[in-house]
Formats: sequence, structure tokens, C-alpha cells
Amino acid sequence: MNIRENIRPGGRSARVQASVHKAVRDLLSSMDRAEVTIPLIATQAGVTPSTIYRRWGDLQELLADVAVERLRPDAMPKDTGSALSDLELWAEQYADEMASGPGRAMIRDVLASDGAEVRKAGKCCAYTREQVQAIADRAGERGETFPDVEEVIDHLVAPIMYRILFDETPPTAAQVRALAARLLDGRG
Amino acid sequence: MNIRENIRPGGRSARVQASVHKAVRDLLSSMDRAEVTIPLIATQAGVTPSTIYRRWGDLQELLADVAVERLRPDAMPKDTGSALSDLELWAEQYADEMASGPGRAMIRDVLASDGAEVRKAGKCCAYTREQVQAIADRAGERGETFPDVEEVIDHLVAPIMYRILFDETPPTAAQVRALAARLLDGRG
DNA sequence: ACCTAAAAGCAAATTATTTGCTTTAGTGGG
DNA sequence: CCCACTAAAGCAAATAATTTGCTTTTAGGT
Repeated sequence: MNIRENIRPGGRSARVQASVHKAVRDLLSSMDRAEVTIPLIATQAGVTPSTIYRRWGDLQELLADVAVERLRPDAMPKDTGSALSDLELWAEQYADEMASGPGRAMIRDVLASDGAEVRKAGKCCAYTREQVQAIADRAGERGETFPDVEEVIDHLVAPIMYRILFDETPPTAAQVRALAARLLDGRG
Repeated sequence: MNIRENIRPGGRSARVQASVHKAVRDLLSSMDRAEVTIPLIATQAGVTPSTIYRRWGDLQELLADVAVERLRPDAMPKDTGSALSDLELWAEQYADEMASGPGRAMIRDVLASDGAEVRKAGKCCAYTREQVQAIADRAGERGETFPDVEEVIDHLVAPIMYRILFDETPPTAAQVRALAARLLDGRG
């Protein structure tokens, strides 16, 4: 639907958005997602259902909206001294978060809403690129060689995501480290 | 919900399933997916809405059910004489189908329904593995070296899927061929 | 302090979903 | 071949979600 991108902070819109988002997070953490409905969220947020319908259109859009926000990384990848260990650590954490129950649910919410105007999935992808770029930049500063960000997306991020989404088997920490090592090995 | 796996062919259940699936396919091809509702499908299929609700639970499950069936490959990968060209051709076709509007929609349907018992996404993944395995087997018969199927999933299928799902940019034919070539090069 | 536009509230109308009960169609036993 | 049994479908009433027209509120600009 028509989620306005530029909401004046502190205004009424911003307050409604905040309380609705909070209501969604609270409800998702306390009950099965199949039970979460817009009228419920509205009540919890102290808002009228029609407000939510008009702003977000449907439950999927709203869930996706909340999910994208929660998928935004809160910090830059940790500096552990070398590109390899930076990448390994970051990838392990990324894989863990995404493979967790809530992580998978958020990804699915984001993908399900897609076809929308705002390309929420693209936003998530951009977050990931930023993180990888930060690791690459640090490697550059240290004088280390580091593959192109797109290489990292294709051969580290993509396999992790694919296995989480499609496969029964999320990658183990060892597998993730192996993927990372291989990228920096020159073999990839 | 409770999609029974073993339906006696020719029975009433099978007929209902067939007509509902057909109704979904027809409606999806002739209108916007946001307009497709269960009562509509029921009417089109000549069936009562409650039948659909009881069998599939909700629209997402039904759409996913139809999508998995349409994502099942109808033939084994073509034999073009060498592992590399087999893999290139298959991957290009795979990428094309999945990146198309209907392809993307089907993938999203499958993923959205997930969390269900039947692991529809896993089924799709299994189809893909079978196809790759067939190429691998042929390569073996020819005496060619061929990477492990999991390698192909990680470094060819996964990047294709990731870019289709998350990125603005589905991979070009050239990129797909490059990924395939790299796998058989020994570099991957 | 007013005026305006955008967004929220309210409530009625519509539409989708759930559910209890009835009917029908296939299956297996005689 | 017919009868009983079971699983699934139909029907319709009850409930819940969604849409919509209209009114009210509120933040921002004059």
C-alpha cells in the first residue's frame, strides 16, 4: 500500500506508526503468528482498524514493514583484526540470526510483501551489502586483499540464505566459516 | 493445513483438488493476484468455499500448493554433449523461469506458506537437486569431473535465487554462464 | 489565533471465514 | 450386487475481517 516514506518525526503519524509497530512486535512475541490479526493489533496499539488498513493495506504489508526494521543491523561488523576473521564472525552471526525462528519469519514476511512499491527485500539486501562493504573497507585499510562485495553476496550470503529458506538444513558454523575462508583463499 | 498426501486417483477428492487447482491457475493468469479470493476460486471451481477452507486452510496454503506443482520440472535437463554446456543451459533456463513474473510469484507463494507441515520449499529444493544430479550422473558416465551437487546448489543455484528474491537485478545469462563455468573450472 | 490538508476515528455495509449439521460418494464386507 | 461405514462435500447460520463514506482531530503554515 502507500506507506509514506517521509513522516515528520514527533507528529501524529509517527506516533501511530510507532505504537502500531510496537503492538505488532509485542503480539508476535507472545502468540502464534496465525492468530495475529489487524483488529487485534489495532486494539493493542490503541488505534482504529481502519487506520491500519488505510496506511498499510493488509497484514502482510504491515508485518513486512516491521520485519524490515528489525532486520536493519544495529552496528557495523566487529573489527577482529583480520579480514578473514571479520568475515567469519559476521557471517556466523548473520546465519544464526537468519536461521532462527523469528529470523526466518521476518525474511518470509519481507519476501511475501514484495511486489509492493517499496522493494522491502531490496532494502534488506542493501543492509547486507553495507555490512560486507564495511568489512571490505577495513580490509583495504589494512592492505589486505578482499573480494568484490558481489562475490561475497554470491558465494557466502546467497548460499546461507538459500539453505535457510529452501532447505531443511541451515548451514552449520563450520560450513559458514568454510565458505568465508574459501572466498579469501583466492579459490573463489 | 491438512493436505492429505495420498489421495486416491479418480476419487471425489482428486476431482475437487483438480478443479480447484485449475481454477487457481486460470484466475491467476487472468487477474491480479490481490483480487483472487477463496470464494472466487470456489465459484470458478464449482465447489463450496468451506470445502477449500477445510482442505487448505487459507489462500496462502492453496496458492503454495498450486505453485509447488507448477515448479516441478517436467523433463530432465537436456543432454548437450558436455557437462559444462548441460549445466549452462539448465541454469540459464532455470534463472529465466524463476526470474519471470509468474516464476517469482510462485516462489514467493511457496515460501510464504512455509512453516507448514509439508515443507513445500524443501520440495522445490529437492526438484532442483534431482535436476543437478541428473547432469552430474551424465557427466560421470562420460568420464567428466563434476562437482558435488551441494557445491552446485551453493555456488550456482543459490546466487541465482538470492538475486531474484532480494535484489533488484536478476542475473544475466552471461553471469549465470560465468557461475557455471567457474564451478567446472576447478576454481570453485 | 485561524485555515487547510492530511490523517485518524466512527459506524454501517460488505465480504470473508468458521462451524455445526446434513447429504453424498466412494470403499469394503458380506 | 447390495448394504453399511467413513471421509469428504454441501449448506446455511454465526462470527470476524475488511472496506468505505463521512466526521473529527491535529499539526503546520499564514
